[in-house]
Amino acid sequence: MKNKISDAVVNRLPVYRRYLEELIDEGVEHISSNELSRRIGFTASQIRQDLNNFGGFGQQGYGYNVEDLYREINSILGLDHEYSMVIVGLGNLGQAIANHTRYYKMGFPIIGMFDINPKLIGLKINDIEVQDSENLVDFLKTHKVDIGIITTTKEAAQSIADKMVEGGVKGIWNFAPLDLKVPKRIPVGSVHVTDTLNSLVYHIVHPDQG
Amino acid sequence: MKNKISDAVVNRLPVYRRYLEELIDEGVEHISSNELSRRIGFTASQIRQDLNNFGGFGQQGYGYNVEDLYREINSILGLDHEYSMVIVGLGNLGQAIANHTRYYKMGFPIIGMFDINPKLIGLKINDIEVQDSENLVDFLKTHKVDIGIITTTKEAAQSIADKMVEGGVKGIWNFAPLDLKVPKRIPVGSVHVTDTLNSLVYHIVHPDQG
DNA sequence: TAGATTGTTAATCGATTAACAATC
DNA sequence: TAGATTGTTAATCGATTAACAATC
Repeated sequence: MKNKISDAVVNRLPVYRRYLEELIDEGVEHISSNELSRRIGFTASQIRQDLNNFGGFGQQGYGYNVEDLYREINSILGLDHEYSMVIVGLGNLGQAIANHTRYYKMGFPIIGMFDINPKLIGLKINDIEVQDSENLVDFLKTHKVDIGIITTTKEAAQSIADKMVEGGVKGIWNFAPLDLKVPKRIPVGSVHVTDTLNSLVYHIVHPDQG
Repeated sequence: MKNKISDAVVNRLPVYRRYLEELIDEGVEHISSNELSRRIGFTASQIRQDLNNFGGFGQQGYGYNVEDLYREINSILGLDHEYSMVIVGLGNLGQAIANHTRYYKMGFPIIGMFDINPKLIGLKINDIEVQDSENLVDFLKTHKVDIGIITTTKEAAQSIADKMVEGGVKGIWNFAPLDLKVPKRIPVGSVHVTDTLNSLVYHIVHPDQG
């Protein structure tokens, strides 16, 4: 692999993954960068560049074998492992994620759930009982947890992130509307839902802007 | 305003907005691009460039007036208007969004809710009754709807998007894990939740990559 | 006024696209 | 083999950063 892969490339990998999954469903065996370009909307050149960051997965005159490439991309993305998760904040959004059984099937089991709301503590979601957030650090120290999910309020989020880091999570998946401050070694993936609504509205208000 | 604002800039506007909101809460009256840079993590140069796409909001020797700039950015983002929305798909995620009363307060009322699941049809969420998705086009033709929210399955999403376009929505806020095909005049803001988890895992698996 | 800080031009950096020799 | 298509280098484009004159 090249020394440093840019975020632009990394963020396209899940997109390739989605389209390849679709191609598998359609029973397509192999595909050229040109045909993939037509579907996915990136240039064929970019597709070849992106993939070649990780190795020569194609074959001249033939293109890319769909299943092989799908497997490669899964492996590059680290999706051939399992990642245990905990979720803190079981309001509407937290419960939606906690109920989303697809994550379990994808190899992302949620093994701990935490909230400060006494009405939620004790509630069982997907067989896991919601605990008091006070127990978070203890739980992290006695269980191997790879990813911490934050679906708390903006106000609570930073302190939960601190606890997750202290507890040794390897990454944080953040849904609270702020930018968390964590040590550089801990990657954070943030889903700024409201930001995307704001950008969408910008494009509605400024239609000339394309 | 400059002729064409790049998406990179547009996507930073909601970030400026969030930080300015924070500054207002803290009672900060004015701020230099340098100090804002320290907080937000963009370079001071980039901040000045970004803002100057839309006008000279600062004052030499003083910086930017926080409240004025906040108001300007809201106006640029089009957040000084109201946008009516409908939501299609009231599973876990759809219900989480529909229950999120903050959107109502922000000027984004959800005025129609639709699903195909008979168990959900008739359910009331925030005083709105979930209707059969069959009624979607009719509803759109008899109500002014600015934004369509799609929280259906991947399989249903494209056909719902088509109906929304036919019904005259001005933009689509998509949470289904696919790239919708719509006429170029209709902006789509997609929240690819699972893609962000995949990218996060990439960074966990490749820690040298920064 | 002197100091601070913007607005804006120029320089740099990085990402995307084009081109084509290599090769299946 | 001939045709197709990759892998990869070079060219272009656009975004970010640096620099500094303008100005409050």
